[in-house]
Amino acid sequence: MPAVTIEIIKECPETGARAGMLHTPHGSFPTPMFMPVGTQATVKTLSPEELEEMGAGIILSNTYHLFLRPGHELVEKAGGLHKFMNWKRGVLTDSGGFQVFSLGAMRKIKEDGVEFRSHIDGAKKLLTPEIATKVQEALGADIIMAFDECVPYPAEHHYAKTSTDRTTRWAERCRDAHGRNDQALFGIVQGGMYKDLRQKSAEELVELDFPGYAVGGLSVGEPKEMMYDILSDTTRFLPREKPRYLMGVGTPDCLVEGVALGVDMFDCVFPTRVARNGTAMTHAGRLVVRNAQYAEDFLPLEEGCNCYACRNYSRAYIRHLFKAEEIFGLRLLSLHNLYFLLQFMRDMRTAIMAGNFLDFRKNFLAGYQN
RNA sequence: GGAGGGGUUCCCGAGUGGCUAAAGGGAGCAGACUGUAAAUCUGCCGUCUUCGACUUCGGUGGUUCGAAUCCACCUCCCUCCA
Repeated sequence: MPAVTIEIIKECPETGARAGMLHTPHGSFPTPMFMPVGTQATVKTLSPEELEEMGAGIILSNTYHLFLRPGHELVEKAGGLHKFMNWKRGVLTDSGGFQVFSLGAMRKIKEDGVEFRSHIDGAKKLLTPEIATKVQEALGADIIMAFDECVPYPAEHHYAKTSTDRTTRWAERCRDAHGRNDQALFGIVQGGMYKDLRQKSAEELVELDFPGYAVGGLSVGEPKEMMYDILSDTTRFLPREKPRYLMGVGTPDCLVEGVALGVDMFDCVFPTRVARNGTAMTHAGRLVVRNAQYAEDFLPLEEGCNCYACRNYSRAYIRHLFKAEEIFGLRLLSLHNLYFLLQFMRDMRTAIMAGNFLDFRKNFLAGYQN
């Protein structure tokens, strides 16, 4: 029995949406689930208590960042990530694969692994599938990710194929290096925007028999329709009884489509980043609360929202905090945006359970801008 | 009363004859943000509908082909001496 399993409770008859329970060594949580991102062992501006209270069942952290600082040995010495950061629910660590993509010129990809230039001090660092796996074992997350390369967009078929084949070989090396049986190692499907590569990647990873599968390399600048198209041509090759995780998504419209295409887990920096930059997420779309039009608007960020920020503070006040560069503003918007997404996932789950997900999706998209 | 210094576009502040609608900062306004090198980044920021035109550097007048920049007077502010 793997350390992490999913129990599918109800499936949407019209779409691929599914409602379930995901079980980890640090508790179970309902799916579909949105995972707040806490790259450096903290979800920026928020406390673990606040995250737990808003219903986050699992959060994401990052191998690359913690490897550089404070170092995985230290986290291990502290008793693992959960203890180190005082978070009692699930943790998933990304492998550093995304940094292969996002650090651009500061890295060199070879068959063995990736040489990085530390973004902190410029020091040369090496991450291989084996190192990434061992670091993640030391960090001690419930779910750890295979070390991959996130194929950029656009990419030539040849590049995408070479990269994806290597990612698959790396996945096998991660699997072989992984020894802890109280954590689950997920494989990551790549393939760029090429369906043949997506299918090949998925099938080869399924062959390697991971306890869960992620879809990576999406939401990297391609049009949304393309993302949905590729996603649907990826999830259909993944086993029904295992958890599916769409990496780096996202915005409410993408989440609803992701769920419709059978995804159980998502993560994204969007809600927290955008919050720190003055934007609230609502059912109607983005609300840039720092804009002048809200100077004298004493309504909550979104009427009917039950989050701490909306229960107690107005748009005018939060705008004031942003203009005055008071950190409480960052917190209130982060709180709201994560609450909003978590609640949004709960609403989707309720709809799936009730058998009216299709209507839910239609109604939501009708009222949502951009 | 005497001596000196100074008034620049919302604010601070460069600028001492043409390359200046005027550096730089701040404020203001808007946009971006999808496995976080992000409390970040980008753009706008005298007026008009654009190429472009027009108005602006305390006020008035003058010198000059040309003035925020030079001269005269006026006005206001600051410092020091009585």
